[in-house]
Amino acid sequence: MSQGPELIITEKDNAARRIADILSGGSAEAERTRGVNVYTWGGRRCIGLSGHVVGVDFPPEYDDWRDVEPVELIDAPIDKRPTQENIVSALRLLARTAGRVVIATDYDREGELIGKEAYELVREVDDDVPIDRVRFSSITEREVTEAFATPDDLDFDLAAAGEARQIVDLVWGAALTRFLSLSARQLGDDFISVGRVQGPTLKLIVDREREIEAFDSEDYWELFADLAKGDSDAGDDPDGAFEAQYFYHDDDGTEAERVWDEGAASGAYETLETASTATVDSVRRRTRTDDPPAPFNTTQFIRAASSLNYTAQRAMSIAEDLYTAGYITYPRTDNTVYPDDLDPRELLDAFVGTRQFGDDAESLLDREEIDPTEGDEETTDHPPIHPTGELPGAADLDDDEWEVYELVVRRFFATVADPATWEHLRVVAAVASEGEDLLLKANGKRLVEPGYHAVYPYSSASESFVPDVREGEELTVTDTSFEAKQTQPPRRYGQSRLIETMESMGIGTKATRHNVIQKLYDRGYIESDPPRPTRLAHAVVEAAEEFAERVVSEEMTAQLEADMQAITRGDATLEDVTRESREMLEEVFEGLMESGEAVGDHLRESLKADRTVGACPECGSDLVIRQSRQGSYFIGCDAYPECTRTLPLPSTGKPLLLEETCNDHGLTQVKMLAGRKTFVHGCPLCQAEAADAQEDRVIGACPDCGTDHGGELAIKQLRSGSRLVGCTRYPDCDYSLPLPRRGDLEVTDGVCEEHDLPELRITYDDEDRESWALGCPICNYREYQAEQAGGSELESVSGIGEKTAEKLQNVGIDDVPSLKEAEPDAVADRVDGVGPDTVREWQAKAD
DNA sequence: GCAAGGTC
Repeated sequence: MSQGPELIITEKDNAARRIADILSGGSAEAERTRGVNVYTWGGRRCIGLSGHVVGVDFPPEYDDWRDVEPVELIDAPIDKRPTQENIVSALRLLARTAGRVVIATDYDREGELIGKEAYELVREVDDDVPIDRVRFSSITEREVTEAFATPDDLDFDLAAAGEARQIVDLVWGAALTRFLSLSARQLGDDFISVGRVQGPTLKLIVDREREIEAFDSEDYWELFADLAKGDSDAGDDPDGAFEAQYFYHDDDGTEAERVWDEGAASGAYETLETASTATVDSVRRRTRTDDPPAPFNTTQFIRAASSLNYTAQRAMSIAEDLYTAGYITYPRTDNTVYPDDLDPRELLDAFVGTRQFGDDAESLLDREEIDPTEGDEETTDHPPIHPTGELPGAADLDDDEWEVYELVVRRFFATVADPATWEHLRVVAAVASEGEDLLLKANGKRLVEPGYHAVYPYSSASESFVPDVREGEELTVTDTSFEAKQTQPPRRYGQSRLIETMESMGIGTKATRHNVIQKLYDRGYIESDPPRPTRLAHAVVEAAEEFAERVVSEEMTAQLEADMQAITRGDATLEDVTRESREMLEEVFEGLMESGEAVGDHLRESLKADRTVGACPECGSDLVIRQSRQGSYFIGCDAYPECTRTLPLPSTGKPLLLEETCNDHGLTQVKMLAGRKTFVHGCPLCQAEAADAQEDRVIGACPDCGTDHGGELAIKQLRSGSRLVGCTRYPDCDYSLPLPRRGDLEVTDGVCEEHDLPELRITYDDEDRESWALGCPICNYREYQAEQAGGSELESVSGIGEKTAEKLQNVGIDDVPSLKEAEPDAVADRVDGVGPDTVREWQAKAD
């Protein structure tokens, strides 16, 4: 019987720290073993893994894609290998001296598997140390103490269910991915992948695009009238004016607003236009309650953050940081029911007295009863996302982090707030006509009790005004309008809508869905935001639909889920499930191998179509986007070397082909993706022709070589679309200054005394945009560089992000010295959302 | 270098 210390293993470091803290009563100390935190106290040690620390893969002899037929992967052996060497070796080291081991990974299927992986690593070094499993729904004193008092055994069936998933996913994913990549001869970084989750996700996007492409729009008309109360001059009482819409009852008696026949529409409009009054036909008032939202799970959090313009990736990355810093709970959760041990009053109390949340917290605490909302999903691994009650100082977070933190806090507030009450008012008025009366309707709504809207400003609480009227009342028609419209195709999925749909289809998990979307971007399957599928994506989905329908269908996940449950219950084994799945894949390959060539051709054609800009003006072949050996992009003729026609592209960014084409040349418009510097380059041939037509405008002597070689500075328009002031002796002299890409450049009479160059001015064709003085190009460039440095200087103070730096600059604080000299109260008065304490914190940090 | 699932 071993006497060594007890070793507790958790899924992540954060959980290890908190559990050690609870079990040790705060006395645990962190030590480092092989670079991994180990929390130690009394006779116990606690180590956190990093999720899976071992992974499944084929043996190395299967690594070369060309040497192995993809079909051989179906029955290839599968190994488990450490993927996190340092954690694995720390675990082995600690296990050698342990007298007892307790697995305390997350309470879900994947957690059970991670626990079993730890179990096997321990068993490698000690085959008889007792190993227990503890399960708890949240890391709180009560739950954790109770779980450790009543230890259980690992559930090997549950873990096997997870292993079956690993094997099925690897075999299908790897075999099909290699097959498609080989058939299209795409073996580098641009391989062509498919899998159980990315497949159906991609099909979702492609199917929507097919609907859009097949959509035929229809014409229809809508009629509106402005109505006003009162017998007096209606125009004197704008408060009483409201808009009403014409409607009718169609054949089956349902209400309709769209008029599909132009003749009928203009007939009705003639009557409406000539009418001076309408009589109130009916008034209906209803009171509706608007319940506060459920607590945040990952998907709903991403959705709310996306309405604040965060991408799914960005929102999760910020949430991760807030979690690691201790301000919010674990951000990857399906749970929408707060655990019993969350005391809303206690959590609200934590916000009392704070500048941003104090008043709202107090007003929520003021009520007799606090009853949090609940969603439909209740799980055992993590609570819904909520603030921990540990508050960040204003300087601890940058602007984006603060905005997301506030969202999480206010969502918690909303879930414990009261419902809102709306009053809906529907008015129907009739305009007399020779035939049947014309009907007009207006729907008003008024927020009577703001309820949760008072603390949660993210969901719409906009009102629409319709005045109090009574039946039979005469209203004045003050204006009418007749609008020709067209039915619109369905909209593309946005990222958060895609994630919601994946969730409802049961594909992916809370921790992976946003990564799957990123993967589709990385593979060249989707572009832009909202994502639009490439031709390659269409081809991959088409190939899968024909030969491997399962891998683009949600059915595969549903079946796997059922199989995993059978394994968990003990009704099936891992071997049963994986054997059956392999057999199915064998069948898929029978069809696929016969048509491999055709599939490959189609994929290659689509890849080319994604890069094709249009017809070569020289020879009529395709102009395609290519990459030079240095990595820069250009457009070249596909008939190269017979045709050597090329067109340059801007040096910044990655080209994206837009849907619009150039009216003059029929070439596709190009957009350059470069993060915040993204811009539309337009038609590459127009750009090149414009540059050829524009002569260089000499403005003075070159400061580098003017004296020695007589070089001159000229304004140049490059064929790649950029504009600069550069030396006429280029390439012998490469002196150059950047100029803005947009606007017309005017050389003024003003002269810079320092550099003896004319001052420049930028004007725009667009009348709404004001022209501005760029000045001497050398001075301008110098200022630009100083500005870059200045901006980043304020941002070097922790807690000041780009937006805050901008606000501070607006009140004259443009560098660190001026920030330090500033009077905190004065700054707080003038800068929105900043308090004097915050300014003092910045000043302290700036020292 | 393939998947999907953990975590960072």
